[in-house]
Amino acid sequence: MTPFIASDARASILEAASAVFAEKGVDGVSMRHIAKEIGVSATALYQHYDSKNALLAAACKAGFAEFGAQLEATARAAASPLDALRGLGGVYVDFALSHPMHYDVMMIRPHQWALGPNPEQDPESFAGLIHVIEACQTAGQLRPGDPREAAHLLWAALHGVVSLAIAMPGEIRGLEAEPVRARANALVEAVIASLL
Amino acid sequence: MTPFIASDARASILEAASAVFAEKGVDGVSMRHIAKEIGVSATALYQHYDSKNALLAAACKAGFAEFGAQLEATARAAASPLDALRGLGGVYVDFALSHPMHYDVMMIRPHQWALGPNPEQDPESFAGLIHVIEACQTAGQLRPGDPREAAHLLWAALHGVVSLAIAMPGEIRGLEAEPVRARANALVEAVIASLL
DNA sequence: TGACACAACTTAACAGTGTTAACTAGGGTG
DNA sequence: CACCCTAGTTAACACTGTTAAGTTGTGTCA
Repeated sequence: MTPFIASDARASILEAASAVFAEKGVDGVSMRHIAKEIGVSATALYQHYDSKNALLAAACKAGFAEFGAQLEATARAAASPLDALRGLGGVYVDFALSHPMHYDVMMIRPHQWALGPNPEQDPESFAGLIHVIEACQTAGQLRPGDPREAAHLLWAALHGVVSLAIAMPGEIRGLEAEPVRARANALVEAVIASLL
Repeated sequence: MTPFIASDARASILEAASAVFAEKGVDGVSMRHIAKEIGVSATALYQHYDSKNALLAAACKAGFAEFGAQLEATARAAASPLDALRGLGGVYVDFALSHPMHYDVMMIRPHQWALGPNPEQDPESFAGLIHVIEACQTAGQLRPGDPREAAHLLWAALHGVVSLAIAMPGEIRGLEAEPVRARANALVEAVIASLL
């Protein structure tokens, strides 16, 4: 039987899945829905992905790849390590606001689908962040100390701002880019100041 | 027919629901499961709660009530407004770590169940935080400025630390109270310093 | 006391979910 | 040609939230 799914089956399934859940949210993704989008029966997807979890894990992985590339490019383009650090914050916020659903799966509730601690999902992004911090320290732009701890503080600050913006209801919420970015900046500067 | 559910039906259902999902996580809560816990058919629950969402919303509300009470008590007992602010941070972390599942429903993904922006879930906790910040400002312990913005920064910082601890898989995660509290402290102090 | 209403609860059912099992069509290779 | 493998199919299972209709006990009022 000629395959209905295009040459690279896994990729086109993943694409359809991403499209569906970027539109309807993570909870709106059902195997049958994705399958219908491609024009195929639901069980066909299991030929290419072991489970819905595996499919979402793949979406995470792809998201992290794009995210990591953006981070790396920004870090590389920065004039100084400290500027790189600030740049990473900006990229973080931009990515989260422009891919809120991916951010949801990747960062807000990954445990719902991960089969347990998954090193592939401990993004190299984190390692990259640590590198930049170490560079700041050796350049004397940040005081010496455990870079992992500093990275955690920065990540937590950014994650807090962004995930409140994405996940919270009511007046507290706000998905408009500008104020979120401003808050993230303020927090990052506060953390940097505490690490000078 | 004599009611199987105790005198205060709503309360005992809520209690059973909280017990189930404190143990199995939010995603492990099913109406049938809760009902079996009480010894009743699943549809009986609908006599007392319109939907599963309504039930979880009630759990949120109860959680916020307890949370708010703890916050208020701590604020009241503090020697100075700034100490109160630090105390709130401690209570926030303690609550989240000792009720991670409630924190999940209340803070990490409330939108999954909220019927839309729900003023009842914009906790007075937030208003309380703003009050404390205003007190700091009028006492000269914090520089003047929009207290809402300051509150948002503090909240985001705490939420970031705590939700990473609760939700993230892998080595980054850590639910042991001590390092989480240390990180939260560090972040709170950094934010306070930026608002001095 | 009898009739009625109401509350609490029941079972049966619907539409939807992820997932498995068994089956079918078609192409590539021995 | 026989074979197997790949990609797809339908049917089914066990679950989910939720609705509809029926049952049963209790309290109230004439």
